[in-house]
Amino acid sequence: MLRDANLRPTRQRVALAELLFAKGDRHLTAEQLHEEAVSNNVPVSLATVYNTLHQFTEAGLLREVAVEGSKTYFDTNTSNHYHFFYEPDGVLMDIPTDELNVQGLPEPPEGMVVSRVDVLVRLVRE
Amino acid sequence: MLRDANLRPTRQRVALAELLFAKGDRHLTAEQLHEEAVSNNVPVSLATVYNTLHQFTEAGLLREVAVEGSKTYFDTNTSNHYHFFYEPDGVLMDIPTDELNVQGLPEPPEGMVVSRVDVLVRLVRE
DNA sequence: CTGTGTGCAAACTCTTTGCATAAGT
DNA sequence: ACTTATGCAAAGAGTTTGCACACAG
Repeated sequence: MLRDANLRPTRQRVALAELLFAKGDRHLTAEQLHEEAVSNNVPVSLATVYNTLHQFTEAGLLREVAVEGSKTYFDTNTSNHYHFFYEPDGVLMDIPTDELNVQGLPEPPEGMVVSRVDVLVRLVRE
Repeated sequence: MLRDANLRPTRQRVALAELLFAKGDRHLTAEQLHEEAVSNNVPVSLATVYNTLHQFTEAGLLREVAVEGSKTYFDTNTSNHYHFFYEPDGVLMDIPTDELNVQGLPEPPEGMVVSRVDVLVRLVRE
């Protein structure tokens, strides 16, 4: 997988890839992944986690999700889909695409094309 | 307007409110509003711009829009509507609601309710 | 061996805070 | 007068960068 993406399979990258992709779809911040790595006895620096997440994103293995200022979430599901965001806990969840649909997308302004449509459904406690 | 929101109409707040609401719908970051104020001979500190933007948001005069890490945009249009985001210039634009519609919103997980649905249409140069 | 990746600490950006001063009512 | 807002500078969070050392091929 890493080789296909032209990324040398170093200890850290292999370990992080395992944490990210072994357990199904995940939505993590750099900080969260770093803590998880450390507590799994994978000594890796936060800087390397950031580097790795960005390299994976460029290689198309991850997708960035903008939720709110500061924290950046990385999503292991790169297919076309949308998200629930539960604000009290800062938890992101996938919404299966086939349930949700955006219709009536207007023409973008002259000279521009749509690169992606993000839908974020914000949730609060009942 | 400020009095209605229980905000003392100080020089700075009045000046910022004028910059924000006098020219139709706007999408600004704190930094942008600060620069605009300074170049309009309204001496105001960046900290006060942040304070004021948050006070206005709490009072329901503004709405925050999450676009990507770090920068927070404030929207003077608080009605239900969605956005175009032109990534190269970092410019936000409104999409009139009646053109765009989200359908098939799934039930939120147990114990949670939808607080808002954000749609962001990302644009790139053709 | 050679080049690329890693770790650390320091730098950076955006945002918030604490406290003395200034301004509104 | 009394209270609340402002300005400044310093602190904070999250992220990035530069450079010496380590490791993969």
